[in-house]
Amino acid sequence: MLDDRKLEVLRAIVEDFVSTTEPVGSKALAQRHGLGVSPATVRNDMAALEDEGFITHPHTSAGRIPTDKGYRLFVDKLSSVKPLSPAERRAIQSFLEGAVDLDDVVRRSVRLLSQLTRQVAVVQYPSLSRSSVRHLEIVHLAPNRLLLVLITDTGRVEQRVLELPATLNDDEVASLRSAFGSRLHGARLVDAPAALADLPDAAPTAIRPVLTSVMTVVLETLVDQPEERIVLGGTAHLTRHVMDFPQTLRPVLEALEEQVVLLKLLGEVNDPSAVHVKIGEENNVEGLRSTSVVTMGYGPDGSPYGGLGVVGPTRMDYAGNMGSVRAVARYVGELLAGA
Amino acid sequence: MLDDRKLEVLRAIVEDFVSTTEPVGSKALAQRHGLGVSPATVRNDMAALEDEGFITHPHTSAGRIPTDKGYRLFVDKLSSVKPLSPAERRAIQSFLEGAVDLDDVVRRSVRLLSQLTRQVAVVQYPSLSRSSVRHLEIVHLAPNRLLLVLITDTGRVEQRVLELPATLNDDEVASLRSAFGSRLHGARLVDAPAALADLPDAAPTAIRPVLTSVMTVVLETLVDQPEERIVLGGTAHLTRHVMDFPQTLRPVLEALEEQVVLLKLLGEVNDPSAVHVKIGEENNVEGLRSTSVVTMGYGPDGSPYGGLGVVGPTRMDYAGNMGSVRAVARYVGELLAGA
DNA sequence: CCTGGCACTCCGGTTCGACGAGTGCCAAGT
DNA sequence: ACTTGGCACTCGTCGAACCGGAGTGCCAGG
Repeated sequence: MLDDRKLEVLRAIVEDFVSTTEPVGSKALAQRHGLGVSPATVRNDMAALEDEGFITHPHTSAGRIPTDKGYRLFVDKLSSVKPLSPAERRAIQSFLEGAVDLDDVVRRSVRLLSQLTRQVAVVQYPSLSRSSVRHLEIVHLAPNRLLLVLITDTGRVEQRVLELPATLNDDEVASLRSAFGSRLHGARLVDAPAALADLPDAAPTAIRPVLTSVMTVVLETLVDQPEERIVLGGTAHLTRHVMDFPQTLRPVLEALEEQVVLLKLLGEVNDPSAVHVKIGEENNVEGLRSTSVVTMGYGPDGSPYGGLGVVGPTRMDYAGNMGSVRAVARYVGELLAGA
Repeated sequence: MLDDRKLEVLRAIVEDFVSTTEPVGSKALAQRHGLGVSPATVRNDMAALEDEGFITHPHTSAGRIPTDKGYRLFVDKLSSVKPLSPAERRAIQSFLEGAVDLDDVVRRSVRLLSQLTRQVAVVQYPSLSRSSVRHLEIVHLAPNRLLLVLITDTGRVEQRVLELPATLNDDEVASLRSAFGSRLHGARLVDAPAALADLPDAAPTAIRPVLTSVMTVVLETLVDQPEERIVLGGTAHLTRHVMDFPQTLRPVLEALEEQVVLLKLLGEVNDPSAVHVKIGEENNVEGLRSTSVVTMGYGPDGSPYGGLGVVGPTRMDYAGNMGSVRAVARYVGELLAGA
């Protein structure tokens, strides 16, 4: 079906279309890329590619443009992730190393990604559920009020205020603190339920009821409904494509404002071992059907901290964007592992 | 110069143009609004208004559109803030009261404002410098590492990790905690330097050096460079005006991504006693010269917690947007005061 | 000071035709 | 069997010409 030359033609079409935004015709294609065949031959190949659904016609007498399926083949078979130049790597590294805390790391990553790729960038904070406890502090705000402060190994700090069913004195809070602290220190949050399982039995009967209630709240807020946070940047880049699809800009912006949508985007595939690409209709997120999403997890293989990536038109520089996403994800992963 | 009828004509022009987006001519105007005069008379008035710079011509044979100066006059003299309907007030109230914590209040406010006005909404977190201390906790993370947790009266929680020049034991940290706690509890952050002034002298000489260093850091991070946070929402609404000014959309989005710009916007006038409007060129923020900004402070008169508002095209429904901004600002202010 | 009349301007939409890029197909060549 | 040049055909784009209409400015008369 698809011999080497046809694939070569597809690659040429994708590359030309991505860089010029204009449907590419047989003639221009045959001479610009040294295919060594005549336009007529190229046309035949194009007809075949179109039969297979890899390219299409805007209208009868215009050039060809790739379909989602065409882009898919392109990223899978015809292109390789483009490594960044040493200069770019250095720039990334020095820019990220200037960060003073986790918030800063995330902010800088977003900015970096959006500038590097000239697309909208998305960065997820290290997921709570996959982090482990560096420190858990219980502060006695008022007789019946506790403040819980959790610091994770990735530097994320979360706090919750708990209203208690009964009042406690400072000693009781101190014993709560040490009970929780000793059991959770160093533990991964997903393991928290197990780590705390023996707690009610081990505690003095006096504070047992309040302890279990605190425990319930702790587990609920930190494990069952961990708050995911996502930061977005570079939305201004979308305006570059406003000419292409004025009617789709709005739904895209709307989708990008929904935390849930973004989470879904990054959550589906945040495997740090490879960069993932969702093309056009492959996105099962309403509103992003006309875009492509390049994502990657960051952090240790097997248990990533979180995900990051970029969102742009299906007509994007896949090789370059994949390279940028991969590079940033790796640096962020290393940075947080070392923190 | 400007008799009542001319002002009436200006009002009619603004109202028509805002609702139709199209330059408004003398004929349509004379009959649609019951002015009781002929189109020719209206034309004379228009010529006068144009001489004064309140309206202008896109080109010779089109209707008139208001200038920034025209909108300014309209806002100042010709319109009054439109109060919300009882139903809207109830909706706002119940929506905001569902919030569980400060983050939630802010998120809901943004969403509310952008839906109410169909514009981009901006909400500033309660400014640290104007808040007072509900609780300050010092946690001993490691021998030479402290975690500072500040909870303000508005429910904002901020934390910083401090690296110490020397190591401390738990007792010393406890004395730090009580020294800071007793002096700062209930104090406004701006008064913190005064409240802490006597601290070095009162402390035991042993920990005096480390105490002053902690104090310096505390004051620096909480008072000198308080971190302001701002949340943005409803950017999708900008796309409605993409037809009007495709070339200005990009700078607007870029400006809105800059925290500094937004702060400037909200910081300039966040007086909770009245709603403020900046029209077009009045904005000394590059990139927002083609927009209007409606803002108001929230919180007690004289010492507002922060500011909020909306950003939209100069051609906006000023009366309605001012009403919405005012209503939301008041509810948020009350809500946080009661918290 | 208002009003109707009138000439003038100029935008916006439409029509028309030429142009050109691009295609599909076919017959001939290798 | 594949490639190639040729050729007719399609169709969108661009520019010119054109027209209608909305709107203006001005003036002379009430």
